[in-house]
Amino acid sequence: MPAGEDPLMTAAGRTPAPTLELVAARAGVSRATVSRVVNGSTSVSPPIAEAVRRAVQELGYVPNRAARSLVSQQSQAIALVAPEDVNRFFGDLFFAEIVAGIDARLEASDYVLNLMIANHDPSGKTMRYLGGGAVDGAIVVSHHTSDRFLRRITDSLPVVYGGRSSIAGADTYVVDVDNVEGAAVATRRLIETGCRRIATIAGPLTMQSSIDRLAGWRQALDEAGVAAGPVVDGDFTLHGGANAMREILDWREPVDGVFIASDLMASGAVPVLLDRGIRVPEDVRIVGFDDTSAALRSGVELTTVRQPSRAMGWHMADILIGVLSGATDVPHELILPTELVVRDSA
Amino acid sequence: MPAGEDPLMTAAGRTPAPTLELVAARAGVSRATVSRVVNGSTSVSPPIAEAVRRAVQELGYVPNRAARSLVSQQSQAIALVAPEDVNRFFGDLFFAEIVAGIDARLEASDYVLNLMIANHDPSGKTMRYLGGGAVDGAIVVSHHTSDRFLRRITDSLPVVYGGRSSIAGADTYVVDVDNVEGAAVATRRLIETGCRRIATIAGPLTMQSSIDRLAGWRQALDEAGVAAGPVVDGDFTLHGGANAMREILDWREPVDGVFIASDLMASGAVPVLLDRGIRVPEDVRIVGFDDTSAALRSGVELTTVRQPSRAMGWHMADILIGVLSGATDVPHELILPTELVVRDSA
DNA sequence: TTGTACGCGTTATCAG
DNA sequence: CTGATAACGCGTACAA
Repeated sequence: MPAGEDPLMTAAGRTPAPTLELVAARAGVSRATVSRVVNGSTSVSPPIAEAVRRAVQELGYVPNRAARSLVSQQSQAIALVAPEDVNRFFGDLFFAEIVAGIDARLEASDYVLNLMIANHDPSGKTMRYLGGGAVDGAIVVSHHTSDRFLRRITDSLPVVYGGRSSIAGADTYVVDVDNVEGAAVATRRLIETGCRRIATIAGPLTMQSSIDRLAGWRQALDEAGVAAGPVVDGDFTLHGGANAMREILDWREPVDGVFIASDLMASGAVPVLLDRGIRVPEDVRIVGFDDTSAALRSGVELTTVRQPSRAMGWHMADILIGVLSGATDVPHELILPTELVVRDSA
Repeated sequence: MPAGEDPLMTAAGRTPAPTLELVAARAGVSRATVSRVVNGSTSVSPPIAEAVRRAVQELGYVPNRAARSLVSQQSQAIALVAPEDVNRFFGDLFFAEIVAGIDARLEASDYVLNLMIANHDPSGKTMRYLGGGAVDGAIVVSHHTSDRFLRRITDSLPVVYGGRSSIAGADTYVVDVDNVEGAAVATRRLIETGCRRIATIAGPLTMQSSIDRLAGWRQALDEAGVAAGPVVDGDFTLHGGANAMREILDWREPVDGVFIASDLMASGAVPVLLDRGIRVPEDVRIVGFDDTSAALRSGVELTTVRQPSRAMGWHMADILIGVLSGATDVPHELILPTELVVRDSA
């Protein structure tokens, strides 16, 4: 029989995947033995093991995931759930770093990552996927206070949140930075460099991180006895940042400093300034947040609060894997440090 | 018994997922009947169906995916495979559009999307995932000629490629644009607007789209009898584009036009020009490719070749779903039109 | 219309 | 060290 032709070809022209049974037959052993070899059990005589391995190789056998998962009650997959619009998610490099970090941790494990960019009210389909045993756990990032469905996934799976959440549970974990302090540090920088009319472009206030950064800004202002300038929601998007900056410039009184709660928004806001002939940092000082590469692309290199996004992703995955492997001493909250990165904008 | 407390709680504090059996018991019917109701079979008497639905509701029953997939031989999931570095993938908004398009098509289906950002030589883990029945089909984007592993996934799954591939098969499909023609149109625009020393910043020549765009550039030049300027690889990245532009500027003779094979590279290249006091389009004209929002963020609004990325994603998913549902009249190649979008850079 | 019984491909517990 | 055999949870002929 010529290679590539198989009498058992399906209508679709694809040969059915070989099963344990088939490998066993070819190697002249039982299914159990094949299973042992495949799973690296030591109690198999070398010659037999070798024969099995050859059969596996020849047939291109790959264990059926559904069958394995049915009996083991594990899928060896975890989901990254982002209740965001696709373009939102991809538009902010912060998420790329998070994913890269998760990926890095997963590489050394047997888990595979399923990225689920869900809308805020995911269809039953998504929920059934998450609740139907397709994944062993989930990492949730960028969640909003209005995301009710998270309650349900938290009830059925171990979940690690990126950013504090109002949703708690026995198997709920959080990796975050101190957003209040980070924002305060940013704002103090503005104050120390001489700013006295300080505005802020905030993220959507349906997100805890936005709320915290706003609080930090206010706190630093209060500490220094500096009056709070305008607060505008920039929606954590490029355009939102640009619009917010226009709004601030149209304020009744000019500002001389702006704390912008994400570099992406800042990279939308800075060009607005430059276009109007306003110099950064001479006329208006800017401090961003995140330290993604967007900080370097706005026309002025941004002074910003560095968030260890990649490490955050790594830890989220690490914690989840720990929990899934039954570790009991996993901390429920991990707060990573931020750091002020001084560049040209403030 | 108080709600929320269940004697069957696992050590992890999580109640085991209810099974068909359990629902059946509660509704006082057989498993088969519950299955019928869950799967929307019509042959169930209304009162019984109602009782079952209530039991499902009360127990929060969700079908076990592994079991269902084991018997049906389908996972209702498809994979989007991108053999790219995570930051590469997220850095280019082109992919965001593709994903958005796929997502849009999937929304109206029962399929769920698994995003797999694989390295070029994915671990056995990834291959086992793809080959182990975890997904019913795959969409592959951004593949390089060196990606040997694709051969294997093409052998075991229906695959739709985004961009022409050297890998063919009975169940292999392609959605693409005419890159040669698109690039030629771009280059003709440069020629028509008076450029005579025309360079190009290409993508990695391990990708078919890069090769095609380069060919189109050359073709347009030949047609017009214009000598070809320097060709520099910009690697389809922002920094690559910037470096490539520097290299071009250091060429022995100055250029007056550059066709840049992606907007992302162009948005890295344009600032290099502006920084050196070179005006766009007065001194050097630029035409990009893709028409992602990067075209609007480079300092000059880019004239570019629009690629219907979102529609491409949509069609890739549509074709795959068609194949999976047994359709036999699915075209193996779908070429979507490009369009020159004239803005300020040329 | 409803229930019974079998099989999907694995892993794991037993005997041998 | 190896081979039967019993689950795992579900869909579905087939029988009632």
